[in-house]
Amino acid sequence: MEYDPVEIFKALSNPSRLEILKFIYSSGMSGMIEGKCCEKCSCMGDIVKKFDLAPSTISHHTRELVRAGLVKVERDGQFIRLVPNPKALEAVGSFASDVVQSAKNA
Amino acid sequence: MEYDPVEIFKALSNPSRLEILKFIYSSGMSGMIEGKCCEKCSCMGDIVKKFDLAPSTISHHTRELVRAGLVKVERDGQFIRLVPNPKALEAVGSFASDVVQSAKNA
DNA sequence: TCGATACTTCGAAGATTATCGAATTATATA
DNA sequence: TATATAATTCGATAATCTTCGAAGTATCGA
Repeated sequence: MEYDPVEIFKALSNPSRLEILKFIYSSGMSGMIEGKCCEKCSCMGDIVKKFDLAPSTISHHTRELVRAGLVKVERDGQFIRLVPNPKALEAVGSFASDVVQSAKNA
Repeated sequence: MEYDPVEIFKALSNPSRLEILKFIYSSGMSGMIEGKCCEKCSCMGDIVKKFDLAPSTISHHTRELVRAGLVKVERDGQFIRLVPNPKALEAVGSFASDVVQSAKNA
């Protein structure tokens, strides 16, 4: 899969969305802590609890993160778990260093 | 100077602005090629020529890039030269790898 | 099967952004 | 000094984004 820098940057350009992303990543690569969902993991409900935003707003923001490839979704019964996808952030790093290199090589 | 990730991502989140940034970087660390301005460098006029956008629009976009710290400005007579500031892009790389690490350490 | 919980979709309101052209400011040169 | 060139500021308009609440869909457990 290829990652579109503009889409990734767009997803990261909103403060709430960036905090949501950090929260999802801080729960670890499985998106879970202690095997529980909606108590201590990065399911929708956890994010709603953590941030002062309506569920529909959280849903919208997470969709943007998914669209950009920054996180993946896994259904776990009633719950939707958000899982980090580090490849997209690694692509950001590569993009940044490529641009810097283009300046140094010129 | 500290770089605000949100401001940087905002600046990078518009396709025109991202292309302008790449153009500025591709002109090298001095923002110049062959010592000429407004022929083969990254002065305002060069950017206006390169992209199909009004001068006022280019001016707006470059201001955003400057505000985010991604480029610096140098006056050269009549010309305003845009010069890469790699530190901001390096900050982007660090940010990305910190977030990834937070997932791997959790 | 029914009710509760988790999440999404839809439609709308308000804020922000992208873009332009016109007017303005800064600098260079005749 | 007057004119030309380079760039910015301003005001307007159209598009996009953020957010919400209400209504809808999916899944679980009784």
